[in-house]
Amino acid sequence: MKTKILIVEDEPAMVAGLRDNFEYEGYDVISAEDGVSGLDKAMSDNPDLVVLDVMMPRMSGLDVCKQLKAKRPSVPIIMLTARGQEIDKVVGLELGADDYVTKPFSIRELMARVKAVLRRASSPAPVPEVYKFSDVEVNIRSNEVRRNGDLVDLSAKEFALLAYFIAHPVETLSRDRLLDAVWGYENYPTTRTVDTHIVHLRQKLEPNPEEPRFILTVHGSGYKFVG
Amino acid sequence: MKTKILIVEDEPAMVAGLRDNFEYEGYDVISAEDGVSGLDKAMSDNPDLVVLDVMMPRMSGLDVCKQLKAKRPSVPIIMLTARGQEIDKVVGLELGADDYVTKPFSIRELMARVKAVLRRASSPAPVPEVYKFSDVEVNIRSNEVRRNGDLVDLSAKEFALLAYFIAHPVETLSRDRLLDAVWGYENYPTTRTVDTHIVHLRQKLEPNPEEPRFILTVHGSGYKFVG
DNA sequence: CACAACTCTTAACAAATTTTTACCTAGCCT
DNA sequence: AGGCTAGGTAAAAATTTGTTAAGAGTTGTG
Repeated sequence: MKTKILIVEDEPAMVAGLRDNFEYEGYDVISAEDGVSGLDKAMSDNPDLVVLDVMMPRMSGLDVCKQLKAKRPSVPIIMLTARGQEIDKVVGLELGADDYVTKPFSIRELMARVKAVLRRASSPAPVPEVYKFSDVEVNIRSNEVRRNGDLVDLSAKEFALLAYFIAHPVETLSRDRLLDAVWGYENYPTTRTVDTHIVHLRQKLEPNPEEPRFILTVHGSGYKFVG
Repeated sequence: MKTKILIVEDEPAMVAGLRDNFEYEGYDVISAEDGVSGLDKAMSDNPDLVVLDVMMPRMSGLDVCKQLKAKRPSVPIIMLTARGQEIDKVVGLELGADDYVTKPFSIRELMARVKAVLRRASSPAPVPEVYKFSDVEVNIRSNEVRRNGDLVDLSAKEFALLAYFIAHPVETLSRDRLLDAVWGYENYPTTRTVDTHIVHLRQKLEPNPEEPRFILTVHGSGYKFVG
């Protein structure tokens, strides 16, 4: 699932530049040209993060920020401000913006801040730190998997796949859904790729890979994890 | 017993804002308007945590932090700094602050950090003054690293990187996260820059740099320190 | 002010590892 | 039995990391 960024900015050239860069980094981008429609889109299109210019027609970015935070407190906001603008007071506490960048800024800096804010926003791990089944122990934080205490070497994709299974136990997960969740939309390999990774996981984690007890096949539908 | 927060900050509006938010979250709040009285109250009123502005009349927050840590090492401190202020990105290492937030900040971020620090403080996992692994001895305060007693010459970035690893053992740290923490946002180099520094650290600290035992790579994810 | 020493960053190429595809076999379902 | 679907393996393709070196920028010194 791609991360969706809303850019609220009245200068078309700036929007275009930002759009290019964000899309290049693999984000979905939507945009609005003034405060009012920006607020609308923020409410209706559920962006994962909003980049908000302070100076805009119709409604100032500051007001947009305030109103948006009141209605959708969990959506992170990064403000674009001109140098010397009264950032200090307004941006921080009262408005609830998560970060800001002063114009002119480097794309890299903005990108870094976006990534950091997103990381912070999503950091509280929904799954318990350490998950156990059978003789296997999965530590999400350290990317470690142990079997009888011995480290098992999983690749990044294998680990991500396993983590997704753990987060969605019992449910039957289609290959397409796994591709969406673990691989993302950008590079969409064959559904058979999923199978290969399943095989690897079984070989590394199942007591008897030929007769899986944890990662089960649901013929014609997909796979299912039972921990 | 409510958790007691001491806010040391000279700007009344900021104090008021913080007070509201902390009280709303169920904390007891006391405050001081300058460094000297802040230090006094920290000593006399036994707060569970101190939020400390760097820029203040009479005594800088940095000095307050240093003195307070010398006298009450166990009281957690979170610093409020302005952007660009010369704060060692690695969480006020020299001063012993537990975390810091750059102004302007979102109240959510500060609150998250307060909670995190309190959680850490209650569970015994302090980073000791001198950290040892293998034949290596790292002195956080004096920025010194010794190997078998011999001084190892680390550059500033190398040391900061190492310190961050030590502060986050076992956890897998992505290159982006390391860049945020050690480099900061303003000048954001390539992720490959991280790799180069890792190489240097390994060459200087690992018994056998080709087969790292302490700074491990997690292919596809980042690096991980196991001390 | 020039020079040397040093640090940080980037680039380039090689090496290692992972990911994907391809293909063949075995199993499931009607 | 026949047509799909999944398991298993290997090899190709792609990505990621290690390593080295060179250039830019800094600092310290004569």
